[in-house]
Amino acid sequence: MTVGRAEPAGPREWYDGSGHQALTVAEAMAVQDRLRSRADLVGPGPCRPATVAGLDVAYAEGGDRLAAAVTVLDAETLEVVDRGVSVGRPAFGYVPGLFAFRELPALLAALDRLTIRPELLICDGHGLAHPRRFGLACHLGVVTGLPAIGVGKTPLVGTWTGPGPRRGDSAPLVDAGEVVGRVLRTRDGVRPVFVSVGHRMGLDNAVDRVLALTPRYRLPETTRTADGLCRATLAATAGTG
DNA sequence: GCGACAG
DNA sequence: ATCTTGTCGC
Repeated sequence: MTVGRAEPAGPREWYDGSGHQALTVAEAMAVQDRLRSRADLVGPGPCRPATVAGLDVAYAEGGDRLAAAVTVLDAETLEVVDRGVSVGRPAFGYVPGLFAFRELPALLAALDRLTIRPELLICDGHGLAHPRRFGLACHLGVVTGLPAIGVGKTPLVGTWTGPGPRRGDSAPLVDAGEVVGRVLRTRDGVRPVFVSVGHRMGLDNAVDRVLALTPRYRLPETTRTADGLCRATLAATAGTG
């Protein structure tokens, strides 16, 4: 049963990312409100991590099957030094603001496949820049205990002005009067990305880490390699599961 | 009340 | 997220 904008009050047979317990939308929101206090939004976090992990999920056409991937890169050379994947089903309907409940189980399974423990997680989605200040990056960080950064391709909450047109230019992302992230230009003349803190990280450091991961493309190398891996995994497992 | 809404 | 048709550029 798929639930999206067209069916916001949807069925109750969803389940949570930590166990296998059915959760309603209201209950999932309550989980976020409860876990929020456990996120470290100050850091400052590692300024010179040895390894950085990217996480991403790809969906089959019907949206009934997914593949999650984690790639671990040498932070210096940006070479992939470890990988982990998992295939399965979305654990929750698509509800903006409740993303973690959809992708977290598969991402955690992929993380379990790693042979090394990365020093930083780069998540495909927001962290603090979330309606209840607890996006996927915060959830992943709190659950794993690892420093985490959220890098979104489009905004979920907040407003901003600018940023300038050059790589490195940025502007505060403000929601309800508070700075929840930064709109960052990672390439000259290319639309910006939305950086926010997930866990055990400060915003300034998060921006620096993202710039270090975007020497050539708009999106971090971590995200790009994880995207390639989950897509390849989805294709390789087509007709399975 | 209505629209908007990470992936 | 995924699909879709074409276009521009290295």
